[in-house]
Amino acid sequence: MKPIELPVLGARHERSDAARNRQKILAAAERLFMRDGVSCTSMDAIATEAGVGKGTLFRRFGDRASLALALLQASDSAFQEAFIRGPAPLGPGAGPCERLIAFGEGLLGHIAAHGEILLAAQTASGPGRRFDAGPYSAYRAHVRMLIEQANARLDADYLADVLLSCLCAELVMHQMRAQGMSVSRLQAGWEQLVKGVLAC
Amino acid sequence: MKPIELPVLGARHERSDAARNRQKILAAAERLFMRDGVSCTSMDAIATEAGVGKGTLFRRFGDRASLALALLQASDSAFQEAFIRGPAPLGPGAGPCERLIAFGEGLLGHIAAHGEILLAAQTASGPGRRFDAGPYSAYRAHVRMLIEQANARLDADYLADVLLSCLCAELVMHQMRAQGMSVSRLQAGWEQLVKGVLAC
DNA sequence: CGCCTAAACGGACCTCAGTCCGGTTGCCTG
DNA sequence: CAGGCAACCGGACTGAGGTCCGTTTAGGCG
Repeated sequence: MKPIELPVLGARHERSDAARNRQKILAAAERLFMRDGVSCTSMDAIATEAGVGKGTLFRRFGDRASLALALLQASDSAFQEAFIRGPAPLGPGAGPCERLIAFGEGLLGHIAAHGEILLAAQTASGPGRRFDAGPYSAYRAHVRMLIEQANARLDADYLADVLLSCLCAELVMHQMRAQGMSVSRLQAGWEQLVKGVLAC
Repeated sequence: MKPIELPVLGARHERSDAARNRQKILAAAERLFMRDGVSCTSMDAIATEAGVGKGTLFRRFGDRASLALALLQASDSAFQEAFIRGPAPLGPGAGPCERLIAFGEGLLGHIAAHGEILLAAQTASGPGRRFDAGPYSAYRAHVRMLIEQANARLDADYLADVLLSCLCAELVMHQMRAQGMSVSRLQAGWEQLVKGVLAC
């Protein structure tokens, strides 16, 4: 994969043709993901559909996972905004235990809504890539903080990764598809899990 | 991937050339994994090292993940034997909570010992493959049983997957390598986690 | 011992993610 | 408007996982 240097906002201007192509690519990807399913859509197909060369596609997005992530950027930013500055119980104002439960319920809903694309985003190329890229570190910091607030004697660093691993797309999709668990059941399970772990 | 029809024991005889080649392949894979690292070893290289055609390799093992799994079969069977019929606290004789703690500690040790290969084994090709193949279902059944024994009011089906997701190779490798957590810290965290969830 | 067939063999081939690099173009400066 | 250059474009190329299918062989049987 390339050294990557995504559209840092400070970087002068994004050239107009580049911006146009980025939009074309995102639109094409969304269209094909809808039409054929995420896992059946190749990067070649997206490039062709967008009327763009393959090199251009990879220049703008680095790899398949990052493209998927870019498609979810809007809804993901909204979610982050909600749990950082939004109303309780997700945002500040509620107790940490309550917030953590709401966080998981929100994330489960997010996965239920955008499962296929999230799967592509989290199915990293190299092992461990999924922990470096995307919104993972923001989620992790948030969960870590809530754990610490709830019970300072816990190993928050450990538990943050552990609790998030119960909310990863691959697992949740498997629980929903293969095991037939409903979103509400997963949410109820998450609530019990959090209460047990935080002892609240 | 092929329809797959692995060495069912009932299948008459395994032809001698097939058995010989299987051994050659396993030996070659182990050698190259040791020498160059798992992630830097291609299937082509293994076939060449084994003095065997690529088709033969894939005929015997289906895919990369299954080959990795086959390499770990011995130590994995030993582990399964230990938690099913071995001495307490891993095997029967101890209480479910204690056994579950011991199970996680054992699995964490297993991962620490064979991390790279387990990573290849669990990094499925298709999404969710890791839940279908390998020892996952045996682990799952065991964990599910212990949860149920410990506290019948819990959603054992949900929690089995959830607890196992904290012991998957990708996560644990990340915690050890990127976050610098020691095995004993992970084991201590696991113990706290289990106690919290099972309320024991 | 020779035949026959199911099973195994092996390498050419396919697809697809990701890279490279020679040619092109937007945009800033004078 | 002209020139220069950094950024961008695109498609040929690489490497790896996985498949196909014509050829070979083990080993049971007469």
